[in-house]
Amino acid sequence: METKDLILDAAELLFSENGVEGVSLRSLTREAGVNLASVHYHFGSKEAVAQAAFLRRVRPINEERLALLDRVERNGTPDIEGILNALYAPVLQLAQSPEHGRRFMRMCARFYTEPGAYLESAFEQEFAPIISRFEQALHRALPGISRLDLRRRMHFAIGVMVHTMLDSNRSRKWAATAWDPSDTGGTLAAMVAFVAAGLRAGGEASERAGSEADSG
Amino acid sequence: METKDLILDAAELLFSENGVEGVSLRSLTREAGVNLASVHYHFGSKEAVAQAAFLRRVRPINEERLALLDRVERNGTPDIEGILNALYAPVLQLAQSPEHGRRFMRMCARFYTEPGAYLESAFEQEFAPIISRFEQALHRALPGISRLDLRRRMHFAIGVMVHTMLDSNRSRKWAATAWDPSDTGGTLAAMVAFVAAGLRAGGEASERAGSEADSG
DNA sequence: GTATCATTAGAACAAACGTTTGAACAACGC
DNA sequence: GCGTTGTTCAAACGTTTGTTCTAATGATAC
Repeated sequence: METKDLILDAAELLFSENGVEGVSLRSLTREAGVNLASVHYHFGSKEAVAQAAFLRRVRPINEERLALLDRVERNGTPDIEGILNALYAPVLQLAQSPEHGRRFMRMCARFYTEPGAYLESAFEQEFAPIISRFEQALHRALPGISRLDLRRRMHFAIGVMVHTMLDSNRSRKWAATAWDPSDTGGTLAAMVAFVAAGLRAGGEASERAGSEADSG
Repeated sequence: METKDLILDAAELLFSENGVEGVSLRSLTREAGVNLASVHYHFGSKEAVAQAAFLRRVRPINEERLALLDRVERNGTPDIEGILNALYAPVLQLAQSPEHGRRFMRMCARFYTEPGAYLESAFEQEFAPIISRFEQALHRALPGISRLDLRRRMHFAIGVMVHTMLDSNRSRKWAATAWDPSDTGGTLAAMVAFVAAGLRAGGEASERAGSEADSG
């Protein structure tokens, strides 16, 4: 049981920085301090390592998301901030643990972003119920927004989350001068406020921007 | 001059789907219908192909962004919708050309997302002036928001854009049932409305969400 | 026609890749 | 003691990778 976790820990570290394709099994096993062949003995393939590393962390997070949503829904229809907090907080709070937290957050976002079909079914299976559950909740909290428009806005809400989770080298350089990335609470609060306002946005601005786009 | 463009066109197609690391020079030259060695003859390396493919499209887009921003700023301080439209419209309108538009949009988002340092300087060079210029404009339009908070919100605004540009396999499956991806005008209008509301969001919701996060 | 030039062709290179193999090792029941 | 089981190890497998090399090709200038 030791080797398996050593591999997954190293996978979390390396995958988050370099993506799955950017990490060789040799560098992975060197980082983990285990033998090269042990990867195939314990997991069967490189893709299976990625799946295992992904599921090990994402399962508890999604369970906590649903639990949080259940809790805020117990007192009637929750406000948007409560729903978004249930969606964002579990993953951002993980980033507070300095050792593995940020690593996993980044890895998860990389998996989401990276091409390759080996995580397709894992994503489908793990996130489909989450998405549908939160869509229901948001639909109740935002009765004035059409189902189609709500999905589009949820797409934006996920974009904000993934981009913040990714915390890529590209944006980190700039972000470092902007805010303290270890200030998880502040980031979470800002995200929730930003997205809540976006979800609530009325329709008239949308029309105006559309006409501007046509003319420019 | 023929071969060079054939390579770049194929690069746009393949990189957008599979990322740079996921494309071999052999599959690239096969797709382009050119000889394998011509890549190194014309570009020198695989990384140089990625750089060239990136710059070929991103330069005109960023120029148009600045031109649009200049235009809306000519009549005094523009509203947020006008600024966001200048930021988003050039890249989303490119997606309207059915042939190469979506390909490039996805490729650009992949470059942003993918690890690897070979595009670091290109990103820095091309986007640093854009970011700083739009930050100025937004700062004038949103005088009540601190510089730090504005940057954080701009980070979210970029997240919405990149995620929409990526249009990944992950989200496409779900998005297909949600809205018509070829409806660029509608997507642009929704993005502008969403992000504008997020940028304008007041401070009191932020405080509330923060306390909720601490308690959960 | 011949020389010069840029470009293309296919073959070859060393290195790195994911994966497999078979021997070695440790711990256990009997 | 022996045999079995789960695990680790070093070495090798065949492929594919980015890159390089050299001959062949085509066009242009003299």
